[in-house]
Amino acid sequence: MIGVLLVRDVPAGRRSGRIVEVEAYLGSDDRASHARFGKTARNGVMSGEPGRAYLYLVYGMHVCLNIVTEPLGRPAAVLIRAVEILEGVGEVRHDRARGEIASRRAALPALQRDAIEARIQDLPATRLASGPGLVGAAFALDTSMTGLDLCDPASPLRLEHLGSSAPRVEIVTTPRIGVGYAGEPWASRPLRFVDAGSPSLSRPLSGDEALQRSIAARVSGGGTGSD
DNA sequence: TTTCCGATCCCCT
DNA sequence: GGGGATCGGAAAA
Repeated sequence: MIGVLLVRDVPAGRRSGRIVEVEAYLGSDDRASHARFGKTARNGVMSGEPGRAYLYLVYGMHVCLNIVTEPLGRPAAVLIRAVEILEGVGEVRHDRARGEIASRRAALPALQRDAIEARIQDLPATRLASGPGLVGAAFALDTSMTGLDLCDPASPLRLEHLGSSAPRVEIVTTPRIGVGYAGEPWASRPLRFVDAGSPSLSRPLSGDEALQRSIAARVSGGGTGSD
């Protein structure tokens, strides 16, 4: 899925971005996966048809987008952790600022609203969806979109191929983020996949991970190997 | 630059 | 009743 386009149609227009960071959640044995509880009301879609969307609320405030990946009966999904926005940057900024203002308990003074809008305006476009919760905010996602067929070209939320304009990607793996509670080996397995050259990752690669990138580049025969 | 913390709600045991 | 597939601002170093 790295390098694939995530597309959302809203009344105001189309917004899209390149997927640059994902994590795999393998199945009911995976102690970090929602599937570890067995089939429940929330995670039921995970064991349904592949290609469907699974969205859930984390920490009471952020919406995370997953793509169901395995055949019927095998509960597995891939979490979309970061996206490089390509189309609809202005709309994304608008939604992110609006969402942040709305999330405050009390009505904010105009001065503070202006400060939030200014901060979002100053954010580099590459940082608009650089985390799983930010992807949810940038694409105006909510949990009711669970079940949408992301492979259907008519779906308001879907995947598309970038075609010949797609930049070359160097994929590097790392442990998943924020799953320490799962214990070993699940906390350390290399199930996070990133486009190592992307400026939109939720966190930068460590030194060892960057080394992995240069090895991958050399093996694939591209580049000079010096960067 | 790194660590800590609060916000907030629903899911699961 | 406990805690989480997060985020951004404040405090500490």
